[in-house]
Amino acid sequence: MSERRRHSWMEIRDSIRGLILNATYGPGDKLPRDEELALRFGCARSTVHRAMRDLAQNGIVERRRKGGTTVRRDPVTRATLDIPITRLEVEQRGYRYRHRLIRQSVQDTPPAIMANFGFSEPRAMLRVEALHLADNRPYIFEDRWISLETVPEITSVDLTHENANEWLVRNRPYSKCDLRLYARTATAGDRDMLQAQEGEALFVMERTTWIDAAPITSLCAVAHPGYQLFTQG
Amino acid sequence: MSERRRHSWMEIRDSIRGLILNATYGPGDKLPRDEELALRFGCARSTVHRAMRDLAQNGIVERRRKGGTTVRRDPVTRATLDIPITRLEVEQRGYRYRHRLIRQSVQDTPPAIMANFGFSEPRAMLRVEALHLADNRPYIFEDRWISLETVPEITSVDLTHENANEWLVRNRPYSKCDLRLYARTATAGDRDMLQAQEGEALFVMERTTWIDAAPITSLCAVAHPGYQLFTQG
DNA sequence: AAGTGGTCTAGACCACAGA
DNA sequence: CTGTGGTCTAGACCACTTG
Repeated sequence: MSERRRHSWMEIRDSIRGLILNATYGPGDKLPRDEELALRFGCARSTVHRAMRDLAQNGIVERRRKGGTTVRRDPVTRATLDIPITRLEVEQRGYRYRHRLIRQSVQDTPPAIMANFGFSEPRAMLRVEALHLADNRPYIFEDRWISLETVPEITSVDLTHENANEWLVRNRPYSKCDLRLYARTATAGDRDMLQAQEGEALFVMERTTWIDAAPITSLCAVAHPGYQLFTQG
Repeated sequence: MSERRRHSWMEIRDSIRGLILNATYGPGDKLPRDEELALRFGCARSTVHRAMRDLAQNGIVERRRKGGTTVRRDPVTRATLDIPITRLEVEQRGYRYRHRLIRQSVQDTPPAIMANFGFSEPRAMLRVEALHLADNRPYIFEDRWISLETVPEITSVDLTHENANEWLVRNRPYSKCDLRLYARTATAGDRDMLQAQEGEALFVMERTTWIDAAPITSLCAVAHPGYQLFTQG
């Protein structure tokens, strides 16, 4: 007897989540130590740990050394967005991709970009304005700033052929990425660039990346009217 | 001698990423087996596994049993969005939160909602239209459909006091969440509901959740003009 | 059928943050 | 200082998937 079932970390996770859902442990409550739970569930501590890591990652609990594990007071809906390289996004929709370099120059960062990076002083960066096209129709316009200190090689890349988006993604990993999404009304400039009617609603994605503490790039990408951003199941 | 350093999974991860970045392994290439890498790095296989799991989670590599580990051909920018309970979002910005139930009724799902859930036939669901306010000014308007089969208790909740958003997040976990974000031009209806000027750009979030295969809720949330969605650290 | 990643265990030590 | 989560190891077995 004493048939010892083997517990999977997902079962353990669901059990713990069950305890939270049936209000055994409410928001802000402290859960038992991993070791204690391992004893109760009859599994190894590392299995409880695996389960807890998942719960923490999904915003259900918070863990701190010495502080233990607590049920989050403020539940969140957590979603992972995959933002592909624009060329692939266009091609996957069955369109022919093209890319046009609009402008490229070294300039001092304006306040908005300084704020994105957390600079207190302007710095010289490479500014690249480019348009992505799908079947020759504007798809996304991007206004990008690239750090010359972190990415010096960028000056020797021909950005008329290889676009900055792709070059950076393929050649520069990032360890931190800030994202900001909002809607903006189309201006006269958008009308020309994106073939948007003035006053139309445009979807804007601002993205800033670092490798460790070193700034890589900050960009503002404005999509064509009707653009949608999805999560992929 | 033969001082055996102890390798952390992050070091291993960075080493493997380094191999990918310096083009030792290019897009689509197959990496050595975990066991082989463990030997090379002089660590346990589980440490390599931990590193690989991180790389896979960040979209750098893809892993398949028997198929091994390959470098992703199409790198992505992966970002995690935390969408908090609206009340907390409002309160964190220092405003007073209020909530107004606009309408509540049982209706058959329209085609758009059927598509979100993947239904082929309409079903009767609870439709709840509600407005979230910050300092008495419209913040987010939500039009929500709730499954009566998966969440029968919802009919006995007084949604004038407790809002559906919060009740569901607190009482119904979800295992799958689809998200769609886009921009929309304000209509005459929005002008009244959100105090938006007609033609202004509005940010829209559509969210559909399931617990396992069972539908929970699908909603369309339209934010007040100027709303932004961020990633957090 | 066999190869490869995924998981589980038991135990040890580490590192961070409260008291 | 001490308690708690985080990591690492070595080894075993499982489960998926491809040939």
